[in-house]
Amino acid sequence: MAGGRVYNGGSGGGGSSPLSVLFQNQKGSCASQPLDSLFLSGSSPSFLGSRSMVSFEDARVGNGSNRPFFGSYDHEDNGDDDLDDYFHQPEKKRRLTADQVQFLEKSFEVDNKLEPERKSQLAKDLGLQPRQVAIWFQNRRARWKTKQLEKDFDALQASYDSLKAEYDNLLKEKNELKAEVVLLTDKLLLREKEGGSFELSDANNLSQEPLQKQGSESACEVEASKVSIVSCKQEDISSAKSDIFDSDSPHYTDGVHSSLLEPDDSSHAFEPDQSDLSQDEEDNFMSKSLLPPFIFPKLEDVDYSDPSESSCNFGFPVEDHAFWSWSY
DNA sequence: TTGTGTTTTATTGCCTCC
DNA sequence: GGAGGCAATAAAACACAA
Repeated sequence: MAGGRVYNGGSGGGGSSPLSVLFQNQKGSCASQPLDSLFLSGSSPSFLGSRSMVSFEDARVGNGSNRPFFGSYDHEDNGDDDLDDYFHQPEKKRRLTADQVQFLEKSFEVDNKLEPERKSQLAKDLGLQPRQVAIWFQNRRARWKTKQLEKDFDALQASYDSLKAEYDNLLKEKNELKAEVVLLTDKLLLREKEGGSFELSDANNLSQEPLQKQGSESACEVEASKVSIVSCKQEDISSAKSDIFDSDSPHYTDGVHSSLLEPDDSSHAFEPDQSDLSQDEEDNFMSKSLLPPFIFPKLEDVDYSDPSESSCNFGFPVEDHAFWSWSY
């Protein structure tokens, strides 16, 4: 016996029926069905007693020579000698019979906690020591917890996989859009060189005056236009934005916006950014870029929760799509 | 039959609650 | 301080392939 711990070996509970004890804490109203059938399958539980180490003597006394006491745990040859040897062998672990386990399982389903009265009654009904019943419940709770942890793990794994796939898709989309930006910017610069520069003040006239019609200007004038664009203040952007969105032509405001193609650190939750643009390349690109910052919000600024705003919209209302239909 | 991995029963020590 | 729960672990019982 364990040192220090005194186990309740008493038989407990007097005349209450097994079911009344079993279901004293029952929450459902119809849960007695399985146990009823279990009990009613015979005049008395055929698994009374056990070969468990602790209850061995008790069971022998309590059941006399009642062979069914051994349940399904049969010896091939149960001669008297064997039986005698069996009873005199040193105490060993005995597995509970299938019926005993089934009964305990049903009881566990009703309530996985064991009150003293219920424990005593179960022990009495099963021919086990109350301690054995307590141990069985203890181990059963441990198994249940393990199973529960496995379930939780599987659920979390599935959730992770889903989020990972979503993240990968967004990353791919982001890179595709980056490539598109590069392409469009190249076209823009080419067009700028061909068609000359313009300043923000010209933007309002852009729709009426296509760039092609602007006369060719020197390269130095092109650079000058960039400077004027860069120096454009943020308040100009907001006012220009409304104008721009009324126009189907591209407009330039604060062309240098580091957030445009900057790798988003917050998007590294799963793995490093696989962007093919290095930071230097991107900075270089951005220094040349004349694109307004509100066109390219950071990825984390885009609210994907709204189905009406796909990542392709960059968080802009759908009605602003016309802005993207640049024609060259 | 035997070696090995898994499951089940039981012990031990620590912790919490009343 | 005792009772009981839990985690860790031991050890017997069991399953199964070679």
